[in-house]
Amino acid sequence: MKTMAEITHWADVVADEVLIKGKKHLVATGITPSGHIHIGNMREVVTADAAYRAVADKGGDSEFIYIADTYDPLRKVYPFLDESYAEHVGKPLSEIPCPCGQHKNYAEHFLEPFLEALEHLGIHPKVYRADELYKEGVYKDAIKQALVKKDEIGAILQKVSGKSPAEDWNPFNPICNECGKVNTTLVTGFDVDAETVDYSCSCGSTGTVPMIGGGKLTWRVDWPARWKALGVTVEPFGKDHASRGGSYDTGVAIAKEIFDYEPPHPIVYEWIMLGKKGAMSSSTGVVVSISDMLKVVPPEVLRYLIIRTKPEKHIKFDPAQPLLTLVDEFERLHANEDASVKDKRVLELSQAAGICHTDIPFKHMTTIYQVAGGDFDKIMRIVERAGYDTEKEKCIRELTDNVANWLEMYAPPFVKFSVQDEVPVQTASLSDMQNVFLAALSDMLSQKDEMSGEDYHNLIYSAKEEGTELRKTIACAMDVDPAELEVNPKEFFKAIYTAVLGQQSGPKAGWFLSSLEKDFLVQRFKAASEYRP
RNA sequence: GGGCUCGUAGCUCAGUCAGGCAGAGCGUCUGGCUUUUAACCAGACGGCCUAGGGUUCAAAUCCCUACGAGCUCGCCA
Repeated sequence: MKTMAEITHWADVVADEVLIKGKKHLVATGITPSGHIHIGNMREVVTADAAYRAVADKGGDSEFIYIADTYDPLRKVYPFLDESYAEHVGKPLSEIPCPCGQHKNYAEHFLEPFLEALEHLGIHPKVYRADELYKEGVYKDAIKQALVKKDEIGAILQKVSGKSPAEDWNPFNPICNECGKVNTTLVTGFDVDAETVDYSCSCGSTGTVPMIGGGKLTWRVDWPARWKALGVTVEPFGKDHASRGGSYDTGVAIAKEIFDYEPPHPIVYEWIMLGKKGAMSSSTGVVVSISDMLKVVPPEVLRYLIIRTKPEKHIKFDPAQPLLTLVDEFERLHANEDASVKDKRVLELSQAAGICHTDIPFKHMTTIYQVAGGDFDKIMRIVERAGYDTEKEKCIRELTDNVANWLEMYAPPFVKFSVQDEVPVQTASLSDMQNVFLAALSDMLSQKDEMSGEDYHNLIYSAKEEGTELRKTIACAMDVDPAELEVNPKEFFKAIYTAVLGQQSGPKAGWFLSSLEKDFLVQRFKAASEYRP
């Protein structure tokens, strides 16, 4: 049996396989920005990024590109669109107005937040837009070949996919000069020398368009044409393209037989499944966008989730408690010098240039955030007092945002609390001993300098030890011989939580108290000990 | 119906390509940390590797069949 140390990470397996064929590699991914970019696409880019880096790490000449299919037509008026978009159905996404008016066009509206998310994830591919590629003539030769070899391509589609193309099928879809739609036209002729295509459109018009920027290849032909035009050698894609007779199969045949190009190495990946809880119930049809996911998960943890799992396996993602477990696991691994070779590799691939990393654990931040009531200046002060690195304020802010969103959207009740502005009414139920303890604690704190979490911890427990100041004070107030005093620290903790939070339990006490202002504690404990409803 | 992928501890999953003692993390339980919070440490519990057959000295691993889960198959990401 092999030990863990001998197991190779999947990205390195891909790199090994691919490097046998040659040293120079172009890893490509793509997606149509027709709506909010979905979670599955993130797996695609992270998978591609891992492959790209693995090839580079093994000495290959590696490049990474991302193609936005901005020239695809709008399929329908999606639920999130205004009715007025009905007139744009069928037009290329790059030629449709932006839904919010802030972007250059429809495609950019959805592309921009996605590219921003890529930055957060430390993924930096060279970005292409399909409409620009077509308009620049990158596809020109492929378009000519496809038009000339139309029947051959049709035969391949028939043979590989088992479906025969329609009578009037054509690999090229002209954009109608009149109505601007790309999926309503039929090719009626073409001129290779003039580089033009004639068409008729269902809107009633006929016309001629240039091969450059006048239309696009149909998807099954577009894909292999792109491989050749850009030199793609590695490409991850979802299961939807991987089935027999699917677009990868036809793409392979078309690449070889029509474009004389060796198809890219495929990396087929599975979808990310959502946990069953909360607002993310898939039965309600709620789709999780990448930006939604990045709202709650630190980017490196998200990478970790994807990279540690082989592409062909489902990923189950649950943003409630399991997210905390995932983050913990990542942070633990991060701190573990003795992690296995494979784990170290996973970790290495989970980190990336440009990714923000702070040494503040997610769990701690959930407490800090709540202690500070969400005030960022206060958070920074607490972070500094706790001895964390405060240099990377931007990273801390990102983590703060993640935690804030997580607390609001997914956190289980037991991690939530809030420091009460007034003495909580629950304080009325405290025992005499608890009140005495709080009063004594208040006095002692008022005489001390700033204390560390451990100092607080020790101080509270000192009530149990013979001869300590706290014990004497309590015994005196209770009118008992200090030697006879029986104390249960647990009751003291309850008193503290009740006085500050109005509940019986809370975060690790010593550390928690050190996060709060000492003067506030002095006053609060004093007031709580004297509180009468 | 055709195809692809998956099925291993209560949970999440390694291990399957290349057959060689059944693994990790989390959770649970027990104990410890002169002091139980949700921190830390140690230990324990926990498995017919979905089922059945085959190949083999040897199968979670390879082959066949069944069952279960997911995805995909109207030229459309």
